[in-house]
Amino acid sequence: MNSDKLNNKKTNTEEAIMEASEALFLEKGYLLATTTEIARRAGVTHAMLHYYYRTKEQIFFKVLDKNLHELFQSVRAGMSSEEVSFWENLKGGVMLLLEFLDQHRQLVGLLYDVARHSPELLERYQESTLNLLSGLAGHHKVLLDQEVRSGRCNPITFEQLFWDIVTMSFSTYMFLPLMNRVAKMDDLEVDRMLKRRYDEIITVLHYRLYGKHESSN
Amino acid sequence: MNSDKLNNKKTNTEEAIMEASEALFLEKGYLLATTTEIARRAGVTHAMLHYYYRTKEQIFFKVLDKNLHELFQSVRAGMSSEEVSFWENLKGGVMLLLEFLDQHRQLVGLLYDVARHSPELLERYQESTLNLLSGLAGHHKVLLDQEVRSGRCNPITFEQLFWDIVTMSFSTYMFLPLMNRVAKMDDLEVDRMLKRRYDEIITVLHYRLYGKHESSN
DNA sequence: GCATGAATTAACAGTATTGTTAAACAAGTC
DNA sequence: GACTTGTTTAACAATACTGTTAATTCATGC
Repeated sequence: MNSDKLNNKKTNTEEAIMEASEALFLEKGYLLATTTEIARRAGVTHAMLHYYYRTKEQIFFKVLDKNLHELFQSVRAGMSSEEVSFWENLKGGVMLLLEFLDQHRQLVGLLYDVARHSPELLERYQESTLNLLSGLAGHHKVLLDQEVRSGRCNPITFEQLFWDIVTMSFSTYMFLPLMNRVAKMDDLEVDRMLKRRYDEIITVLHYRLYGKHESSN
Repeated sequence: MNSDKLNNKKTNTEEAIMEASEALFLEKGYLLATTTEIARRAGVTHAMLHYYYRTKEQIFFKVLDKNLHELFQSVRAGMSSEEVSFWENLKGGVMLLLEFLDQHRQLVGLLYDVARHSPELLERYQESTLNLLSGLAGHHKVLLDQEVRSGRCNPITFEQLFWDIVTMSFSTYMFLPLMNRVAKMDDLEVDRMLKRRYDEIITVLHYRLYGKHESSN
């Protein structure tokens, strides 16, 4: 059995590498993040990175596995089967998504980078992603169609509602770096901006579906 | 005066480099596009690239200058002062933007890459961008506020309407590579999808402002 | 033809990248 | 104290990238 000291030493280096990797991948994407800089930030020689994780790709998968697992959990949690109205159900899901994105502000940017520049790295998630999406569709599509056919909400397809949500939610967080760097907003201003977008996204969706503000029931 | 042959030769190489550069920058962004590959695609040695354009940065500026100039033109054209309703005015601007993006499907991705990974390259456009945006705000903000105060449309700030438009429009084209590669849609399916998104974005905006479908005047 | 000047090539410098490896080190076990 | 095991370092290989430069080609004007 390993001694505490040995164990701690190993754990420290290994975890330092993992934390630096996650931070750098989230910042720079896959291709632009270098093992050299990861090692520099973790305070170890770059050979250690290969000793513990073999290749850059392996460590990237560890980072992405963790983050995507959390995202998937969050999306699944949004498919509650509580006995509430369609809107309450949908709103709950969107709010969970927005709260997840708020806690993982750099993740969408990373996913975009990878999908754009190294799509082969996402193949290992394709099956589970398709499963999740078809689960999502199965859960909400029927309910939406009922809501539309019964005349309780305006006509819209599941596909378009899905993209309304995705484009508004995801791209808000993709544009975050621009808020900081280009528009030179400080963190507090960014937070306030995000809160306003959060409310507006919900508001837009309710107007789209029901033609009026949520509060004016 | 240069002979035709000399002129042609020069023009051919120079233009071949420029075309290959634009294509590769649009595909890979600034940092991941290499002068080596630009030269390879243009069918010339990579020294020629430096001979005609000195540095990678210089050629990138040439590409971006051209594209941003076109974008700015398009946005300015969207600020028509025709004597039409606020909605017709706004809708015209959004349609022009969407049509521009449709003709420059990779530009948003490039801008995102640069803003994220090489923001210093955008400094030279900061002043003109701010001018454009303040012109845009000056043009529409007052009209929107009138529309809201008069009760002709639902309450909304210019800022939120702006972001509703930007996030839905831009990110639709940012997600295009995913449609092709991840969702494995062919070009025809992508075109049909874009058309549906085009209509839906206009529809969403009209619901957001007026609480009903555009056609149900 | 030949001199001129632009266009082109091939080779090089300098730097950075990922990954490997042999040797050194540390610490506990027998 | 010698042995074993896991950890760390420094040096190296192989490749790629940006940019420069000296030498060469080439069309053209004289």
